[in-house]
Amino acid sequence: MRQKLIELYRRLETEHGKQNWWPAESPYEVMVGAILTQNTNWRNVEKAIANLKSADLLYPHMLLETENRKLETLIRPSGFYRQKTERLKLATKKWLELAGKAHYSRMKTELLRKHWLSVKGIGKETADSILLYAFNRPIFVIDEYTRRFCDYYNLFKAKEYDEYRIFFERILPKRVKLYKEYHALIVQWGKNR
DNA sequence: CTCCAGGGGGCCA
DNA sequence: TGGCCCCATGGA
Repeated sequence: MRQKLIELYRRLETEHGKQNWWPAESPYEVMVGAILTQNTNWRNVEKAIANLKSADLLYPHMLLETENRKLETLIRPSGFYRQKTERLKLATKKWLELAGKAHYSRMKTELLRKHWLSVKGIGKETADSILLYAFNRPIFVIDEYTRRFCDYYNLFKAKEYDEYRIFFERILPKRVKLYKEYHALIVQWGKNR
């Protein structure tokens, strides 16, 4: 199975090339993007992020000090703008809480994951995206494309999110760059199908 | 016009 | 747990 997964990876890489996810200038921008992209086309997220950058608000403290109505206007293109304004602020508070902890960068990945999952508005997929792409933790991100991918190539069948995640993490070498590219390639595969 | 995108929470049986 | 609804914009 390991060879099969690696073979599929190489095939996707040959077909689609390097994806270089996540397109962001900072880890915090990754976190913001992870929330804004919930059930939303990435093109719309880019518009929202560009608006936040233009307003010089893509920093934890700056964002927290901004009125909700102003944030809502800026992120409007990404949809669900009222919910997402609330979620951005809650996630940013968690961001600062973690940053304030001594040696938080050495915190075990499972503990870090629990921290993010405790934030209202952050589910498993969003938490794992943040862990992998902002914190560089070896967590394999699962989404609907990944489930279809597993089904299409008869790799694995399950119901729970974590069953899929653990399937990939147990079989693939624990390499962050591999996890990042593989997830991005699966998404690309899903879009082009 | 309909459908869906790099989801998640709340409610109800 | 499983199903359904809501959130909202913009592109195809």
